[in-house]
Amino acid sequence: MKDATRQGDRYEPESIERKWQDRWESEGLFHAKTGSAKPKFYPLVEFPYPSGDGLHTGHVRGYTAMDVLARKRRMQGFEVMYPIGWDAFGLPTENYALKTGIHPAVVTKKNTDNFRRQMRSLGFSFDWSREINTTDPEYYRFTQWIFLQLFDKGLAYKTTMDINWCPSCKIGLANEEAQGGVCERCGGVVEKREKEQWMLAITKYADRLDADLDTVDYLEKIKVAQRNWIGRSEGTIVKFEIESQKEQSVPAPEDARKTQKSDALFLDIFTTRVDTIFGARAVVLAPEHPILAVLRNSIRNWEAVKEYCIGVRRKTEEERTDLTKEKTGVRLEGIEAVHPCTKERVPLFVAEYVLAHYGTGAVMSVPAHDERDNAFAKQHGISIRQSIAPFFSDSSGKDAVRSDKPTVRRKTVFVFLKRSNEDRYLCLDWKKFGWHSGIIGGVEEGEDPGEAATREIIEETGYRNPKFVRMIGGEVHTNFFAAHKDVNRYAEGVGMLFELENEEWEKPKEEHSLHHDPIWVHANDMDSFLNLSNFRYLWNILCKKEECFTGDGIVIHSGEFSGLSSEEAREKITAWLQKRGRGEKTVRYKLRDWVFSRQRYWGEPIPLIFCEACRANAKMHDSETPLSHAPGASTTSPVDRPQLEVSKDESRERDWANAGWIPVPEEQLPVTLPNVSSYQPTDTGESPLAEIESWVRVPCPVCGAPARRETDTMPNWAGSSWYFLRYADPKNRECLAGDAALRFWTPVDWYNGGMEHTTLHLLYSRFWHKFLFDIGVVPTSEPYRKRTSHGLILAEGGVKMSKSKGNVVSPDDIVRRFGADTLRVYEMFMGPFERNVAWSTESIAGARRFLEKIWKIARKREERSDEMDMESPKRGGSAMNEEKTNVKDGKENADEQLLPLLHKTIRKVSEDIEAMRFNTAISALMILVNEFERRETVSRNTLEILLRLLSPFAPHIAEELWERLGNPSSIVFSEWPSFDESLLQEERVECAVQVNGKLRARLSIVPGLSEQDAVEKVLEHKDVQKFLSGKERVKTIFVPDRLINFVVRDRDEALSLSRSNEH
RNA sequence: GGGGAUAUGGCGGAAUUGGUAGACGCGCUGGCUUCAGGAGCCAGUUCUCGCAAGAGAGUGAGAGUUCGAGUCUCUCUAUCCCCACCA
Repeated sequence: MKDATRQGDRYEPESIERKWQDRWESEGLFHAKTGSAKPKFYPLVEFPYPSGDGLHTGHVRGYTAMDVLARKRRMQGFEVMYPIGWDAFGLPTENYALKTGIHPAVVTKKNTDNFRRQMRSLGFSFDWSREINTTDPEYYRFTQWIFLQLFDKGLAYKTTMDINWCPSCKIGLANEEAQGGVCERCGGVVEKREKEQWMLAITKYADRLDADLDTVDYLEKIKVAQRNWIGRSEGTIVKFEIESQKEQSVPAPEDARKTQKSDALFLDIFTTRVDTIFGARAVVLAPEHPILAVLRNSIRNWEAVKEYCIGVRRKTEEERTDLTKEKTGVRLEGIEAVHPCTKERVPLFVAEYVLAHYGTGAVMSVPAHDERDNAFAKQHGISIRQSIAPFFSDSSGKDAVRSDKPTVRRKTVFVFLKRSNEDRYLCLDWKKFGWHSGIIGGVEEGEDPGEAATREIIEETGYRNPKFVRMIGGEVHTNFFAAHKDVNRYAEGVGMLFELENEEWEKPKEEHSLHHDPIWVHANDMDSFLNLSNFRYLWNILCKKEECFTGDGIVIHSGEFSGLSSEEAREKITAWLQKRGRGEKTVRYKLRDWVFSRQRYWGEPIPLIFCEACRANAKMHDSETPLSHAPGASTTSPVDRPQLEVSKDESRERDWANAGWIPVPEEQLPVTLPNVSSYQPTDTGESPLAEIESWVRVPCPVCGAPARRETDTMPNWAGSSWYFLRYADPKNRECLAGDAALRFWTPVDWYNGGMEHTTLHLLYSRFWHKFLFDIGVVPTSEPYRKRTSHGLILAEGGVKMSKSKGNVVSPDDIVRRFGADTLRVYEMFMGPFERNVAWSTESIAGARRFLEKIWKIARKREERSDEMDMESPKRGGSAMNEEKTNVKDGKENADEQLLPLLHKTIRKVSEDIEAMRFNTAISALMILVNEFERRETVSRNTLEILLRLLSPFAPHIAEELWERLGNPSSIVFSEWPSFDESLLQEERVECAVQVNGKLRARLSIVPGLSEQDAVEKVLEHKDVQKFLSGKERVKTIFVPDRLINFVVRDRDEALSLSRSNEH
């Protein structure tokens, strides 16, 4: 012990860590071999943006986690490629260049050097021979190449559009980057600005991006986020005929949409709830809807409508989406819409709450079943008609509908009876059935619901003078098995509120009060008292005064469709409409096309040239682009790849829009960034590249006429959409990666990154990958087999780390003070991997102490090694052989009592790493180490097992001690320990003893003890006896090796119970 | 408003999926060692009552199911994240 503190024997991470980092690198231990005979494992972390701030603790968390997996897989015999690179294009570097005039490439070099140094100091097992950089022309030539493929297939197109324009960044933003009308980069308010932009048609892939989520292993919440972003919804397009109020129908101008009736004008609306169509009381258009212009002559109040629309368009996005304000709108006078089912005339409105860009920009307004429509209807005097009844049916339990019994339909009233002077309601406690309800009654022949309710109240409860107050919501349906009548009851009910005029009361006849007791329940207790879902629903309506049921239910008041479920009705009504040419099933997505242009310098130039002459001849060469073969395509056969669906109309339209845009010939790629003197964006909003005439002016590759380069560059997302492919073959100059390398390494087996990238980056890279699959460049249709995400590391106190708050923790500092292994262990131990955790420098000490303990245990053993070596029977064998010694042999010299714990630890650590429960894996190692510490000695074999389990987390110290034990080869390729099921069993286990579920004693028993023996043993126990005396044992619950529970009751109680049972 | 989480000691967090709540770590308390210091060693540490043995309470709140609930069901509340008039 004293020796352990001797100079030179102390745990000094600094020197150990540097030693092993150098050795791993000089031996090239982590270089992955393409085509290896071993099974491959490709773990991936998001490559960082090399900012000037250096690596932060969040990077360390993700990189360590995947490093743990990579290292474990190597020990398990996999060929592992754990690559890293730099996503180095981006605004911060450009802004820095703007300020200082230093070329972004120079800044990038400086930053990546720093990042690389930091990563090395943490001992990540990256394959540095595969390092990539998105700003390297040898890399981005292929980014450009992929863009040209997209262009060639009609998936890149230029369009004039309102873009989100950030006046301070002077940059166009994708919708995704301008959420909430605020610039994602600088936080400034985003303006609308018309601009020509390159777009990528990601929406063409929306269906596959959604559907293929079923084929990958992503965390459920990531799938949900992706699905929400894509926003698929199945719905129906319904055609409403527009009619002038005077004439039969509005004569349609030539360009208006037409269907069967050649002279009628139809308006398409989109709905996901066609089952509510009989409740449609109006049709509402977005202010931008093009049909308004068509109808202007028929609209009597056109001036007012026009004014409204202009007013709306002037508003900012924020003002329009402010939910709290009232729902404005204007009625279109002089015209009406014809309900396609009922042929009723319903009013038309224009209102800003209808969004132009979603669905068809027009909706049917169903005030009874949609909250926005409901609010709108109330403000504009639209009537409300219920067409869906909430439906309640028990599917399990004793009230569940029974298919072997007949069903009786009945009109029913559900009544709440309020006391006049008190906030209490009369409820029924149905003793035998366990129901807690209000008053239920059937409506007899010839009765109206009010009469029925009054009669029921008097008969069932005895109160003589109930007074009707109001109805509660609309019709409510309930289906249940009524045991007391032995039939299924289908109740078509209405909710009603009554109040007592006075307390006059007469005892009801026994036949009426037999099944239930009346109770006055206070309003505050109603929620917990009522246990029938239909009454709970009605009570909620009564309290919150909701009028609008937006869920699925049973269709009512809907002609031939009445009685169907919402789901059935959606199908049947759509079919009905379709048959009559008045509607069709359709799928809509929220996802919109990707704005791909940036007016900046520090990005990949878009490799296109605009030729005026060629534009003039556009039709001559629209199908002959210079790209005839795909350099990345090689031998991959295009079998099974879905054809891109670009309709003829669309492609012609797009060709025209793209006319004159000539791709840079492939052999001229990459189009490199020229040197500029100023990185300032131009005032016209064009990229700084536009100022360099010598770069911009080029001859047209097709006709040789003077032409100009595209000066827009690509967004950040471009280079990161395919980088994982490049790792497979990073030096390839012919194509983005060779076919053999891609076939060996892809798809990525496990991709971990931040939650913030689970929508945009993940979606964009899946899109590109699917496209590359379609054109035969990559062998799989999904890039990542598995995706996980880690939580953020917050600053101490749980707030975000930020430079401005001065609470940023630098990994460099921590490594210097505690060592890389300590930082790695701490970050893995600090909390559940997927959750946000607050940093705590104070707590790091625990991780360091843990490693110190291991160090001391190993040093102590080393001092005694002579003795130990004597014990060892085979000294002659080489260390290599000894390393292979399996665990059972270790039993000879290992402390036998340690084996169950040792093997439990092996199992737990192995399983926890796979499930990313790194915190509990480390806790298991701590428990094992604490146990080692308590012992005089630990055998070499046992210690080696610990070191191997530890090595993924703390590779340097594990490697050092491993070497000191005499192992000549690295622990990196030692075998991952396996556990022996038979050794898991402890000699004695503790069994809990409970009396009526309360813990009364703990008993050490032999595992596998029978119930009888256990009970016998327990009954001898004094602590237990005193809780059993004077009681009768009713029941004994026995869970082998875990617990024994005596259920007892007082003798007296038992007596009285048995007496009462006699009656 | 919609979707997704989360809620356990002074703190970070465990809990074999319905079976001994608080593992492991931090912090704290007492002691030891040391010239000294501590990131060393030993012991203790959910709360209340009690000198103690012990007893009672206890996983955001309230109800329920169960022999038994942190875990299952219902109703709330709070916090966080994402989306947001998506028909």
